[in-house]
Amino acid sequence: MVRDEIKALLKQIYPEEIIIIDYVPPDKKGDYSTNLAMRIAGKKSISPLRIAEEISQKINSPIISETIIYPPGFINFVLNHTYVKEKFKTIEKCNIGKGLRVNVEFVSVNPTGPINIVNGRAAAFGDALVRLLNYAGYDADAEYYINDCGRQIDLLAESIKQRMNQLLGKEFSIPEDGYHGEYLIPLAKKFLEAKITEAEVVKEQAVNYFLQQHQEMLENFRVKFKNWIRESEVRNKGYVDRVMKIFREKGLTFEQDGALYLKTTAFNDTRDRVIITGDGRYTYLLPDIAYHLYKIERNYQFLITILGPDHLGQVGSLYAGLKGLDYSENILKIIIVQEVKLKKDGRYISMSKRAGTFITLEDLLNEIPIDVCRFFFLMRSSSQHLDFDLDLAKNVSEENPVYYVQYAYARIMSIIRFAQEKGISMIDDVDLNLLNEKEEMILMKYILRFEETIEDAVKNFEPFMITYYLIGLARIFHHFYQKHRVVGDNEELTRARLFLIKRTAQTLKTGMELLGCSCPEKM
RNA sequence: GCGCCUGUAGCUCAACAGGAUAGAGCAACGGAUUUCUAAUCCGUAGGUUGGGUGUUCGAUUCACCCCAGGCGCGCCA
Repeated sequence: MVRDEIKALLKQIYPEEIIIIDYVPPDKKGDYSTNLAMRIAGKKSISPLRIAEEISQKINSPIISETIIYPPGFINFVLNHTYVKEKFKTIEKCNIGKGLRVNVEFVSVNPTGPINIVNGRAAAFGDALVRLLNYAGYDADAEYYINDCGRQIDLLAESIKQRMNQLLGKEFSIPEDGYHGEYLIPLAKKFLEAKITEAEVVKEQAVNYFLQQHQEMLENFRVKFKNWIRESEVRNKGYVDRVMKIFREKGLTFEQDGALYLKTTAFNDTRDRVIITGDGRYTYLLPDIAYHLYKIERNYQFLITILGPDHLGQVGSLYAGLKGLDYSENILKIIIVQEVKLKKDGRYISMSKRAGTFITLEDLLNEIPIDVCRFFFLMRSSSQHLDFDLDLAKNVSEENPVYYVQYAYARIMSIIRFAQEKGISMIDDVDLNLLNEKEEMILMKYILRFEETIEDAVKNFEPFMITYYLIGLARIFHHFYQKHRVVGDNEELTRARLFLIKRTAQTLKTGMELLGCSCPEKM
């Protein structure tokens, strides 16, 4: 990649220094720049401009045609056009993953109700992250965890039972911390018809019912999971007991008020946590820690766990638990995907699952196309609270950037069709030296940045960087299109430009695929 | 009360390990099409980056203190 080559160039001259390469703002001359001179100047208290002068004289490389010094000490590099064209002809892929096995767990909605919008955001985010990691050379698997044990499942079964009573015209009362949503009524009806009443069977069937619903929903949303892991599986394989034993032997547990605590404060948690309740059942924590151990023992070298904002309290204790098992906290990255505030008719809609007032992912997808939905979700950093304006998303055909990107692709496809109708053969062996217009150079150089953007997005765990890149690429293409005609009288030039826009289209499409968005051939 | 996230143009958001005159889209106003898709392009206007102090050659970015909003702080998950 271009950026790496420039970095290597400077590293050769200054092996001790950390080299930072940035892009040059559009109004300045140059393509890449470094602040190296200012960094050195800061240490030695010499004028940065003088050091910049010194550095720029030491640089002698065929890839750079000019270096320019800007006050207070930036050194900008102008890429050699011949070099850009050579690079452009071959596709160079970012491979920072080197086959590292990564487990990305996300969504993991409890099988007690529908998938809501925050889960939907996490789904789009996690899925894009997995695609991104695999593109960048990692061996990443998407994993979904099914909490099919524990108290919430008991509450679910009880809530369904009460709904069955209701349907039978009997008295009923749903437990206060049970599930009050009306979505349980059709399920209760189903059970009545099938004459299912036994609690264990209700539990099992209800879990399967929601699980299947989630699987279908996620598939519709183009989110793929490789692994579906049940909590019961983790328990049955003895992981929970094993972790328990380790913690006991290491003296990390203590009893208090009849409950068993884990000393997570020994590993920087804010307080110690209950792992076994007074009535002898596990809280979520121990199975969760055991589950993470189970991931590691399935030979994953790095774990990414994506959680919703309501699970913030778990972060510290989960890291603490892994440290308690003598794993470095570097093996796990917990990403909190922040909440989605849904706006309709200018007002925010509040969502509560227990109360049964929430908008599901399904509701959302009934209103807006998947492409728009995914792009919208992925346009923000995961740490940002997301404002989702339904009215805007619905009538956005003109103001939604996803169409802007898709339109650029469709436009290119149209040109290619036009060229084919004219009988112009598409070949890859073109003479790029014919491309010397400013807009052509900008386009080529921007496309070369794609792999660098991938690298940045992966390192930051932030697919949103891709969305901005794609909007930028679409813009640059539209500019080019406005100024220059692709299919013209000069056949050689036409071929060269066709090659250029074909690469543009490929890049757009690859990027959109990473986000799970489509690129229609026509619009 | 403690912890986490957030505060940038009228609105939604960028600014890539502290960098250059803080950028886009939408909304507003004015323009561009005899030729490959006008879902496009060009231009105008819009800012004390919530407020303050500090560190620095340089702060939207880092530290501290306020102000405002959201979320989390359970023997629920």
